Amino acid sequence: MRKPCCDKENINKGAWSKQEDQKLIDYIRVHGEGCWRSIPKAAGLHRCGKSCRLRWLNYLRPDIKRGIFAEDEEDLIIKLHALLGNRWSLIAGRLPGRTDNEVKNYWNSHIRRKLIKMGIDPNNHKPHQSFSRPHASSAEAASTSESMNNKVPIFKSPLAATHHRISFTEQESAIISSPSLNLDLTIALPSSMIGALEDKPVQNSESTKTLDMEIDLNC
DNA sequence: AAGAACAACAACCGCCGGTCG
DNA sequence: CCGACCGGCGGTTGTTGTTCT
Repeated sequence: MRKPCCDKENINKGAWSKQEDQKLIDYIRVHGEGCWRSIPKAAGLHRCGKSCRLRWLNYLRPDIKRGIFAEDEEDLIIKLHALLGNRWSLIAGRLPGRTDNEVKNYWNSHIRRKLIKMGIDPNNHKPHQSFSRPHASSAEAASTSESMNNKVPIFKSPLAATHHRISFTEQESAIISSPSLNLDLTIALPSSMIGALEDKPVQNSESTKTLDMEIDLNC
């Protein structure tokens, strides 16, 4: 049985006050982003460490860009979402100064609605009048971003986010190769590791008609 | 003017993977 | 090797502000 991440009894919840923000900012300015679990106590905050982390990363960090999304940012989010699915942190990584939470909220409150109005399914970026891939079953075509998500490996750790060969369907490749979209998604890796990885190529059994592409997620 | 409905955003929750003892 | 801890992520909920009736 896992211990709760913090003592719920002595924890403040809800919106952060100015004083709390200031305490957190002051502490991190002096000590840096250290162990989030210990920060609340050290900073004199009655908050969960996770809450501190979220507050800092999403709102207090000095390099955060607030305000409305530019048209090109919105465009990029749509294209990245078509490519990556709900990988908000990856998408946010391509938008300087934007956080995953902000991108996620913007998607859910603005873009999603907009696409629906345009008659596009926000989950798979296809027109609502479903059309199936020539080689895909109707059930597969009807599936949502889940099927798309399953094709793209998640790179949660630096080691995992190394050199991967990722396969895309022709349709996804068409999105990527669109002239208006330059994702520059190549993953760099020390040459010493490439050999090791190539011994264990990532298997893709999903589709027989896929194109291998190298993706670079370095910003 | 008041209440309802909707939209936008902030924050929480639970799960997962990586790391360390 | 295993279990606990920790950070990170995505889904979801709660709150506040705005628009509509």
